[in-house]
Amino acid sequence: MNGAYYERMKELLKHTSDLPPSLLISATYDGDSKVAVLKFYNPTSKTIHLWYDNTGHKPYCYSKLPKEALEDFKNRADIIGLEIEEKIDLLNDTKIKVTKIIATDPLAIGGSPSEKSIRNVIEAWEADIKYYENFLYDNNLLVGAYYEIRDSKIIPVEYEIPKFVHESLKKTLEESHPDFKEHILGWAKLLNQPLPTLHRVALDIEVFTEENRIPDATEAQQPVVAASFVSSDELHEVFILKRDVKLGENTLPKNVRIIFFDEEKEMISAIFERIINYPFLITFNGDDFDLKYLYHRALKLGFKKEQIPISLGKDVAYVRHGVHLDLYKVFMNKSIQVYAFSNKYVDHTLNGVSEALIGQKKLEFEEPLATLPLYDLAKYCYNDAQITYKLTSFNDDLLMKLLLVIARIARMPIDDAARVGVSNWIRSLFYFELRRMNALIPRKEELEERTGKVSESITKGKKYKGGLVVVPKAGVHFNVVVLDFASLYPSIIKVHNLSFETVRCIHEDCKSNLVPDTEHWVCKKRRGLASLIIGSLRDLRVKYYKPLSKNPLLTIEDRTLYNVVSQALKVILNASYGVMGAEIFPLYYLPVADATAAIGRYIISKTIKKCDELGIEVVYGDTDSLFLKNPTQNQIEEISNWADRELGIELDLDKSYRYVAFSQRKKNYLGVLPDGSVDVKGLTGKKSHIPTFIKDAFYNSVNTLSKVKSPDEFEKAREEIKRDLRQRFLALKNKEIPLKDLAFNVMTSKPPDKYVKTTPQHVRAARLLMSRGKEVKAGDIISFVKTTTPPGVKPVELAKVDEIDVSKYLDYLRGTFEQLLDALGYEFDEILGATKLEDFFWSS
DNA sequence: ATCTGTGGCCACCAGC
DNA sequence: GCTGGTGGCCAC
Repeated sequence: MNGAYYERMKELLKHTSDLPPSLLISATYDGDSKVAVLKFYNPTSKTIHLWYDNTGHKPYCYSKLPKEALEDFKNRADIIGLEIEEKIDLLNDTKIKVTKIIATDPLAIGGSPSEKSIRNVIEAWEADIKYYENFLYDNNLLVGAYYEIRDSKIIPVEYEIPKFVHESLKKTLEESHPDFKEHILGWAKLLNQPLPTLHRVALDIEVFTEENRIPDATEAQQPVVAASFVSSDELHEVFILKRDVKLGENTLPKNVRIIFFDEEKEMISAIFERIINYPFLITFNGDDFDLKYLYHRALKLGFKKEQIPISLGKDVAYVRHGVHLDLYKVFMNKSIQVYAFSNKYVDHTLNGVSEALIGQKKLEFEEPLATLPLYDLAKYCYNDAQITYKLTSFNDDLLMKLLLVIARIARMPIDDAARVGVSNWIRSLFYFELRRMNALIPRKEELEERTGKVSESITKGKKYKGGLVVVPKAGVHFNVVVLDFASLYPSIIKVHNLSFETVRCIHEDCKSNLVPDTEHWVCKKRRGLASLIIGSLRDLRVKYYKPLSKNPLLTIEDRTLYNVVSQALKVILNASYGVMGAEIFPLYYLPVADATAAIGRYIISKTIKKCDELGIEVVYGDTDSLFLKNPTQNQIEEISNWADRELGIELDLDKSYRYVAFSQRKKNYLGVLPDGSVDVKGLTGKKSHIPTFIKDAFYNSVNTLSKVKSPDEFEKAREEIKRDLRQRFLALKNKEIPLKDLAFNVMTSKPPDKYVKTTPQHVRAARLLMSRGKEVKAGDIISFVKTTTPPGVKPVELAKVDEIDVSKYLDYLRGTFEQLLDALGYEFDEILGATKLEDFFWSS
């Protein structure tokens, strides 16, 4: 067994060189042997080629280093040389000489006492950049090319791009400002590369536990009792350790192979052998549990480190021969959750995510895992691996493709991209460009020094003023057209040249170029880097990828690629403004965020004014959108052309509503589209923490309202709503509603003991659960009902039907419906046909 | 344990 | 009972 393993590893470790970056999939640094490993994926052979960068030294770059610190460095054994290099200093608009330190240890700066005085650490491989450059500029436009590795040689594979796709890119380039052309072209060449299918296996293990407690992965005291594999080449396998429990009955599908093991050690060897057969390993929480456990358990059983294909980092588990992707971290990522999966899941557990995305749940058994019959355990374990795999494969491998594209845009290894948040993607992208242009990376203090006064926020506790929200004109409006500015903030950053080095720049004569409503000015002499990057990505998304993703002339595969690229760009563009105002972002610079929002407010106010002049009624608007009442086609065109011409930003038709109902509340409305579908925005009835009982009642009324086509049909709708509400009331009063439909589901944003200022209801319920021995972590969703017995709330599993506080639910229902009915001019109590709610409640 | 931003609504808490 | 503050969820 071990012989085969070593042979395989040796094969995998074969040196390859001169590989193009489109195949570069990951890079890791092995702390033990002090070598960097670049990993290249070959889609043809479905293997990963490892390229050991053991040249022995890495360059690092510091500047403005205090003399003493430099001396300190010189005396260190791992410093083998110093060179002087010229770099661009963007903030001061000059070039400066910096000292480049060449060290034998790539991590030489770690832990050094002078670390704080280091201005600029080039921690990424400069080689990386060269590869990308070659790739970017050696391609021609009409014929795309991607690379494959055959017999350790790189073979370019050419393929034809449809003429209209090429034309579309040409047009995008022509329409764009000259500053952006080179970047747009470069991005298109990178992002049009086909996406390889990632050959992968999903793994899930089960560990023996006395009670259903989560075993400690570092201690690894209990045996691994099961492991399952599901892969992209149809491997369906379960390993089971024979134990003294019932066998049970095999109800697994026929294609699932079950293998029994007598010895745990033997089983773990077999697990490792499976793992190294695949370039990509997929787990759900493998960083924190499965791989960590396997590693420590293997050591405990007497494996040598070299026999374990896993290496552990801080909060990360790597597989030596390939790439490990932990889906838990991917789905935890807020950007992915919101923009890629439009908030379809809220619960971050495997069960929560899979139920929402692929409609498959974890299996439930009455018995604890320890005594579960072996075949049932196999079934349980297999199901988890299957779900994990499906999360990567559903929708034509959407998730894998998305990660690949994000990795390409962020200039990051795919596994890193899968583990970090959007601010790190953008950091990596910015640093890459800075290095490529041989510029210094600005220091945090330098940016802070320059910040100056920013505008005051509306909300207490925020750092600067944000978007403008128009007070809606209350009531029902028929034929409402919604216009919105396409990618408003990225467009502003592009058009107004906003960047950390251009806002409040050092040139005297730029100080007259003021941003409205602020004290900031913008550089007139140079194009800012942020403006350049964000601007070119914006142009590509708006003019090229978004239209292509909908083009019926393209094949499904091509459209999928363009759609994924468009989605990924959306994520990055949306966040690129936000990170400028986020302290954790290394290029954090409030004036950019402040100026962006200020110009946004200026633009929307100007447009509203223009609408007034043109006699168009604006009934509502929020940040980048305007709701116009019954405008003519001509008026729409006129205002849109005006915006394009005067503001330099496209104002597009977003949608039109048959009618929109506004209460007097901002960010709260209901709009019915021509096809009868309904947009509900901000109303309490749609919020995720509301009990099903209230949500059902609410959506039923919404549905009724969606059938209304003209003003005189509202009367009928009203009667219907009235009838339905009365029925639901009776059911509530008679305690016919199941407890779980009455449960509020609220998330704890921090551990329960961290709530000190107040004790919210869900925390109160959580503490009741904890006193019963249940563990509650940050991010858990607490289900509780409102009761008449103190303290007024109870976790749903501890409550009884007759404890329910009916009047509290009534209040909530009233609150929810008031928002809806306000807009229509109904009274909630009037709907019930009683002068007062309580009258109705007690009399029927 | 994790991290793009502000504006806004709602229910509830805690102190007066 | 009133009121400012807190926390959660949503719009953009």
